[in-house]
Amino acid sequence: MSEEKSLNFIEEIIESDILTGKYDGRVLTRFPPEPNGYLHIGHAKSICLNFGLALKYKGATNLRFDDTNPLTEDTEYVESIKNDVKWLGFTWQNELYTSDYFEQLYQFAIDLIKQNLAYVDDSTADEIAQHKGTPTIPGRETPYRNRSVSENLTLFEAMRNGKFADGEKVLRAKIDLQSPNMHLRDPLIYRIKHATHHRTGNAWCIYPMYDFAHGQSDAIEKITHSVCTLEFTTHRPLYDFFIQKLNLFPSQQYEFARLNMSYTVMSKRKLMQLVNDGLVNNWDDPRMPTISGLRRRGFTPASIRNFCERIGIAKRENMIDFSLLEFFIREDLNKTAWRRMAVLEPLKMIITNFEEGKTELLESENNPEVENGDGSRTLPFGRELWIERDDFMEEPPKKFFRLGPGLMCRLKSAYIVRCDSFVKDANGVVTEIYCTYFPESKSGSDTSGLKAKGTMHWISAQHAQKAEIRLYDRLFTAEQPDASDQDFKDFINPQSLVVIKNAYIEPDLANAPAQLVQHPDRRYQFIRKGYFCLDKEASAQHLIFNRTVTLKDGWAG
RNA sequence: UGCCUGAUAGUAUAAUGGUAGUACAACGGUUUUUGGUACCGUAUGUCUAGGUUCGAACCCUGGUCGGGCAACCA
Repeated sequence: MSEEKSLNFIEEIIESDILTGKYDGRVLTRFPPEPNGYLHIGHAKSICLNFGLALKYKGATNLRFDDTNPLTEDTEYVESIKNDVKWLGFTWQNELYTSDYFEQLYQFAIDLIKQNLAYVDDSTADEIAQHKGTPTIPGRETPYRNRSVSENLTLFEAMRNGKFADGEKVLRAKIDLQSPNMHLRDPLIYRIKHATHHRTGNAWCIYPMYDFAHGQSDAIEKITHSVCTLEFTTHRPLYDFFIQKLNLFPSQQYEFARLNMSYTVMSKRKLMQLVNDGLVNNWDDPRMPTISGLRRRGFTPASIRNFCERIGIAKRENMIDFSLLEFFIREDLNKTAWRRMAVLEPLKMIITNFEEGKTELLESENNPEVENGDGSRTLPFGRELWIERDDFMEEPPKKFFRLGPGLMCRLKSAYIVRCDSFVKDANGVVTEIYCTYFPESKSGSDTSGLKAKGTMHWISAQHAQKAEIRLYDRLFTAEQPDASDQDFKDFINPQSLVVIKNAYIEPDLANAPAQLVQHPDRRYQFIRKGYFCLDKEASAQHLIFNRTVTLKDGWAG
């Protein structure tokens, strides 16, 4: 019952605001993605923060699509984003679009012009950049800075009415070309783009810049706490300027450090390159750090939420170990996944003292972590089994707990066996091993007095089903693939996807597609091999399982 | 040479003037019909130099180092 709560710095601010009655104690946040790509785990951090804050302080969160650039945005992305947010378990109060505010933003611009705080500039992009100076060199005025209010009004209206070509003119805020903050050196606020917008179609040919839309959108919605990442810190004075000059609701922005994770990249631009260059199969390739990729890989919403909770919120640059995400998915799946057996690299075992043609049916629990095992399934056992090739060693080292000549091992939920001999082919590859089983060592009623150090998984050769198994691993071999001058794509892990076409799985797994219909969250632990889920491409005729994550391996041999 | 911002174990994150704690990772052990799980234990940390104070991770000053800022992107 300890009420020990440690707050992150944004929660501290909110609690203080609630205490002092700022915004009447109201908390309204927003999640503002641009629909120009798929959401990734970094966005999940922001989603969990924004929606989590609202949940914690009995407020609400708007989902607002920041769609001010018609060239890059698409409804495909809108749909995927909504799907991902829902899947993570969050509900927004309003689904909104910055494009809903285009008319209002246009009027804001006119307001600014009338206050002599904005002007139409005919300079080229190059000229404007030239005149802007550098962080250490002050900017200079362009020849158009002192146009009259009425001329600016006329020109801006002409811009809207399509009288000019792309790039011919822009609208700029008139602030301070000498400012040490580059964003205050007369930033562009409207540009001409004769382009079709995913929502407004051809209604507009001028579009507001992000910096002229974001702060005002927050204000229009009366967002109380506008949370974003660190790189926007220097934009804040600009947003505050517009809010003040336009006399809008004073939304306040707070910045936190974005998520970085080892062995992956976290920018939409780079992720898009991977997709476009065919280095992964799509945005939802299970190797991608996208929400849709993680979902297809088998991650659960809870595991991602717990991860986001644990990494915390702060302002310092960070690099989270990929292993932390793995920890949370293992923690979740350990409690829920059904145990099954699958042999990835098969080796034939023949139990010489087991009656030929006989099938014995054994019981095995679905999940030992759950009381009463979460039910059980039946396992057929016979004279010929498939075992994992690396569970046998011709010359095993001292601490090898599995099979080798003369060694004993338990077959999970079955019997203890002893390896008596083995045969090799012409290339020296072991093709079969011969074992003796001990009938009195049957699982659950063992009276043999024998003890086996290890336990192996196995599958009756006669009853084995086939499946394709896709083994996924980290996408990059470098901890920070985008940290050096070298192309990040050079660091792609060639082993990030290993496909096993003909793995053997236990017969019950043939029901996996049907089970998934009844239990959409069904996951499997292939004993000793890791956590797996049925891939979306799988069918009853062609089973495909994706490896979400391996089991932790304390042996590391 | 400007402005903004930050610095606590390997990685993150607490401690808000009073015993530097937690998680992951690492290592060791116990249990185990998964070399999984569970449980127990070990090691590793306040960037630096001063100052204020009975007492500083915390407050002040200087330094060092990191990140960001000059797209008609968001």
